Amino acid sequence: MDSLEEIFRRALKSKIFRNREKLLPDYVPEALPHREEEIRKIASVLAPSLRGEKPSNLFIYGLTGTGKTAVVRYVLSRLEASARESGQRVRAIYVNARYRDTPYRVLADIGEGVGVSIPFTGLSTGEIFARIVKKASDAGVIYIVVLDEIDFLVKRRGDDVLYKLTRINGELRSSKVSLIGITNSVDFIESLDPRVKSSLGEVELVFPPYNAEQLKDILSMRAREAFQPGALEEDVIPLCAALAAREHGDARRALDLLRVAGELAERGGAERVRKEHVMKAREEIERDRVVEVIRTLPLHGKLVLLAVISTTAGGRTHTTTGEVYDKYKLLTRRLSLETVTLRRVSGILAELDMLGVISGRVISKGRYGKTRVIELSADLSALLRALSEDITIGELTEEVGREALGKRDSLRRREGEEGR
DNA sequence: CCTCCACAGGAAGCGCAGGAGT
DNA sequence: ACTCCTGCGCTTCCTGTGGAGG
Repeated sequence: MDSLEEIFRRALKSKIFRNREKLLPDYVPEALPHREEEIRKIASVLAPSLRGEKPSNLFIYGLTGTGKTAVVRYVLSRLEASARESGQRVRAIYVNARYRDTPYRVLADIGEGVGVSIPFTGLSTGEIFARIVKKASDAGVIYIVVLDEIDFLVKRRGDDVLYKLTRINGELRSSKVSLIGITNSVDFIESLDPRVKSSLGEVELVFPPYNAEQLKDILSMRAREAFQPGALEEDVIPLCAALAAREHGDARRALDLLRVAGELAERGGAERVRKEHVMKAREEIERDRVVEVIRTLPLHGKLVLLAVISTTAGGRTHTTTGEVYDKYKLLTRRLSLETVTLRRVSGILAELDMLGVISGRVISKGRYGKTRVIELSADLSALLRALSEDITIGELTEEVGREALGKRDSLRRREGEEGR
């Protein structure tokens, strides 16, 4: 019987993908190659929860894309399954502090995991805390709270909440809470209040970066599930692995590359994924990132960025804070806007640096002061395109862009002529 | 060796918008 | 209608500092 479903399925059948979702960052695979040891270690730390004992707090450190989150989620889902079987009440609560970077939102998420509904905003953190304690106290559950990218929370709000959380067990009756902190910032642990540090770091675990060989294994394994057999040319996986290995062995980056390369191949109607698709994917990922970062920038952030572009136009590759500020003032005057202070611009530049749009390092020029030397670290045309999306500064961007690109091109031409 | 530049970057606080509770 | 809370973009005021020039 040829049902409609059959027709649709044939129409939907991709030559490239079998199951694209297996390459998405939040997919937790059922095997995590080269992380067997970490898995066993975490499992053994958490195992006491199955007997109703509170597991030690755990602190995990490792660069982005080293599998921290995946490993923790994997172990927790196995743990919860095993607890269900044995009738022990174990509940995992996962919070990512990068996106929930205020004590309020972190507590709100924990509250939700515990089963209290908490409004989007409006309560004091103390109030939420009290509600959580009230709800959880007699539930007789072992809660395992994962605070992923915990540094984002502490960097911006201090370790107050953490301190409270590490002491929550004193206020609970039959329930227990143990914490798993995850971070990719090395100096984070040192910045903590010693009391928090010793409590959170009862057990510590370091995830080393993957090397190119290991990345290849990971990619191959995922590719088997995600792609049609033979859809990848031989050199695709090694290339993705090599590119990602260059970026501190970031497996997430490697998987993104592979997925986007596949999407490009499919969109382009190619039979197989080739090297060129990977290279194009790399550009596209970078461009998307830049556009996204810039879209969410406040107006003066965009203007400061424009000033950086303008002052690095032409043969100059770098500029300084003072120069940028002067240029920024000129630009705001053109638009008859108020200017922000130098302090704020300095802060904006630091943010842009963190976002990877510019890169700067603080140097001292002795008698001539100390400043941040800045250069653009994202692609110029991608930046300009993203900035011109903003209505207020669109025209100005085009003007600066013409200037910057024009100078760059004429410089290239001149170099070309001299070369002859 | 000391000075002093040109900023870095911490701390406190302000006005506003958005949302909740009462 | 009113109060209270938070996040945000920002200001004000501040202390800190690497090293060229005196």
